[in-house]
Amino acid sequence: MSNQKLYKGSLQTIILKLLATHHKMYGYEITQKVKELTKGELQITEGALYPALHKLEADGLLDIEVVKVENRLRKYYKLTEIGTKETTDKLEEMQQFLRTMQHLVNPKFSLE
Amino acid sequence: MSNQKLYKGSLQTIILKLLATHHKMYGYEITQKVKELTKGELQITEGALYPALHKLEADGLLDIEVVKVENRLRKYYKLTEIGTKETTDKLEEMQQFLRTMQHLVNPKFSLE
DNA sequence: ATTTTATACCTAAGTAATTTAGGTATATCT
DNA sequence: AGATATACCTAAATTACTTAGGTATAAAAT
Repeated sequence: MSNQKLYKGSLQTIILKLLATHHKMYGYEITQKVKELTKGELQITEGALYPALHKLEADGLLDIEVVKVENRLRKYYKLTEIGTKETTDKLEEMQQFLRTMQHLVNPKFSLE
Repeated sequence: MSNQKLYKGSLQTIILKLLATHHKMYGYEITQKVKELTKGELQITEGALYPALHKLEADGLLDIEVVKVENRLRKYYKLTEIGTKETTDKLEEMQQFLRTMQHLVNPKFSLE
């Protein structure tokens, strides 16, 4: 993962997209799901994830639900109404970013 | 440009790609070329660009050539041999990153 | 004629998303 | 008994950037 720094700035969007697709997830589950979906290419660190989740909750994009499972706590997060709208916006921004970057670095494209 | 922060981490790669395609460019030219190629979507700030160029030069990826044009200085940068190799690597990393992100956020893809 | 815009370089303080490096605790596997 | 997996957390350090300046020449606009 030498390109880990390219993911800087995309963590929020990734979390929101996952919650848009899965309805509710807890932190550890998110780290595992991302690792699985990216075949290990992207490993979200917990030091990044938990503060990000807390910020999204503080900003009113996520709701929390604490559940005790097998004597361990799980904090389930799900999108609020505002969070759902924000997710749409952030995904559109991400798509725009990906298009632009693809255009800039595509080796088939000469850039004159 | 509300998605400006997504570009964090990609500036070096953009510079290297431009220099791979244009042989030699000066700083101001790079800012204008990026603005033009992205139709204003990405505006590289000079506060980011010049330190980045200096770092790439210090790391041996770029060579410099100072030219006086119309009574103004221009510092032309071009890839060194090492820089050319690094560009190949960084472009491959970028492509991998773009594939992974596309896979993660593509609305056609359900992520189960 | 003077102010603004464009060209061309630069630096330094502040910001923010991360990494790194810890910490706590339970359950399971070796 | 010790390591690994599950599950949460925080705080200091890092780092790439933004913001906000600075210098100087040339051209365009008022």
